[in-house]
Amino acid sequence: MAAIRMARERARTEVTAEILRAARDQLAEHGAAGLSLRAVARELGMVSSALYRYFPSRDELLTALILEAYGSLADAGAAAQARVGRAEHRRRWLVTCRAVRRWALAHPHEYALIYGSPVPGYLAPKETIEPAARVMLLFLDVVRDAGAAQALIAGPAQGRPPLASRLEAQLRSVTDEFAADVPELVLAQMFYGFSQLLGMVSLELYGHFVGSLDPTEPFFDYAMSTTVDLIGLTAS
Amino acid sequence: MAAIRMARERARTEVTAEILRAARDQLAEHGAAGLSLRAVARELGMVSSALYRYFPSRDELLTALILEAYGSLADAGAAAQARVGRAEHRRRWLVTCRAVRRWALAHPHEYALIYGSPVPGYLAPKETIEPAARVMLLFLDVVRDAGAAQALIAGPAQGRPPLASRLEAQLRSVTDEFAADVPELVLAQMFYGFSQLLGMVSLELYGHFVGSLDPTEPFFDYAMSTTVDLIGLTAS
DNA sequence: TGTACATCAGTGAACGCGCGTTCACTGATGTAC
DNA sequence: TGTACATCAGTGAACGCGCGTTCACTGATGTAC
Repeated sequence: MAAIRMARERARTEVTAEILRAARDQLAEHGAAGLSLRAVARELGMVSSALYRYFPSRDELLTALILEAYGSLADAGAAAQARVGRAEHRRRWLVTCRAVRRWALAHPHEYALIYGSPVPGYLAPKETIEPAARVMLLFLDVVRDAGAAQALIAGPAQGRPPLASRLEAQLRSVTDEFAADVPELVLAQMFYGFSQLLGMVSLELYGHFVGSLDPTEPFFDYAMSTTVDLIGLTAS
Repeated sequence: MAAIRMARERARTEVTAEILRAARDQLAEHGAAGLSLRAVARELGMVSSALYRYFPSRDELLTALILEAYGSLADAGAAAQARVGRAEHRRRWLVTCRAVRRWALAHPHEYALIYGSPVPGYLAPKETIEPAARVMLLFLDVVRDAGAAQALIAGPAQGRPPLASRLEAQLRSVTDEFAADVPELVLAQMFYGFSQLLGMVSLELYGHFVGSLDPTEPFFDYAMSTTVDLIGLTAS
């Protein structure tokens, strides 16, 4: 009985996976706003109402795609990091940035789904917070390891005035939860670099560098090394 | 005759302006994807087909809104700059950044229209390039003035390896066109800071700082002063 | 100044389209005795 | 092992909706003589 019941469940998870795959294809081709249950059903040779056996609404399907996108990006970043020695902090940060950029260029609509303007009429549920954090943790990991290994030389930002107390409190509550041993200043720099990365990737992706910093690799490399120097990441 | 003809023309430009105003309202409320000719016509008490006397298609209306948005942002930045002495380079950069952020928070959908993910099915025509450049020129102006006044101290980035030759060539072709006297390195830093700014604003606007850097002002201030130090902008 | 004509803004109906979601149904798969 | 019943995936028609765009039209405004 258990084995047979399993068969039905297996069918269910398989169809669910196929729906997600088709939805991902639709998303990749037409973007989030163009993603429709009917189109997904069509691609699968099903009738649109059949999808409601698997997803209670279009929004739930969108949520699933968002979770997938964060996961896919985080996986890409983690895979890139895995190819670099854990002690090579500087290179580790750089390959993570490059992986994010490469992923974004390869999956522009998925990138737009998670870091672009929100889909109209859709409100991201709380479940998306944790997978979103996974991406940021990639970068946090690097600076935490570097900090633990005393591989954060006093970067140029070190000589600057102390952090505003309000900012320091916010940062401390982040470190308390995720990275107890990272100094607040380093965390602030990490957020700074992360913002810079996403800004650069968005501008490139949406065509704002066409005609000036185009192709964008040289500027991207320059910007990343600037960030890495700012944070003060060194090799060992 | 001329005066009477003017009357008709004046009516035309007035209605055109009203359509744009209504479209802007729609955009502000429902976002670009939710902007529909019919809704605009409805708000004006017109019949939807009447709009075709003024805009040949929805895309043309969208283009007009995009041009307006760039203009509105550039105006906000310019107004902010006007309140600061031309020699106060550092403050001038900072108020420009703050103006961009404030404008974005006040006009999220217009910001999304120009710096967010592209509207599906819409391809920005060439006319949008020049007004987009106006925004970037706000920042270029600051560093150009600062450079001309020898107010760019050797920032921390100065000790770094020289720019890649490909990047330098790209930057030179930008300076050739817009700011002959800005060193390439400074221009690169300007692009870096601009990307950082937009990344930060996008992340804040789309909720990625909720629960960590929230409220975002303290981090914003920190990030901006970091950038300003990086570029090496000083007061005089 | 008055009349015939041209221009043009706005109307209203219609086109064909695609969408999300509901609902009563069929028929196969699984379950209990 | 066989039979009566329950579950559940998938169907197909229908709902009400809003969209962009076209088109023949009316009637007011402007123009030429």
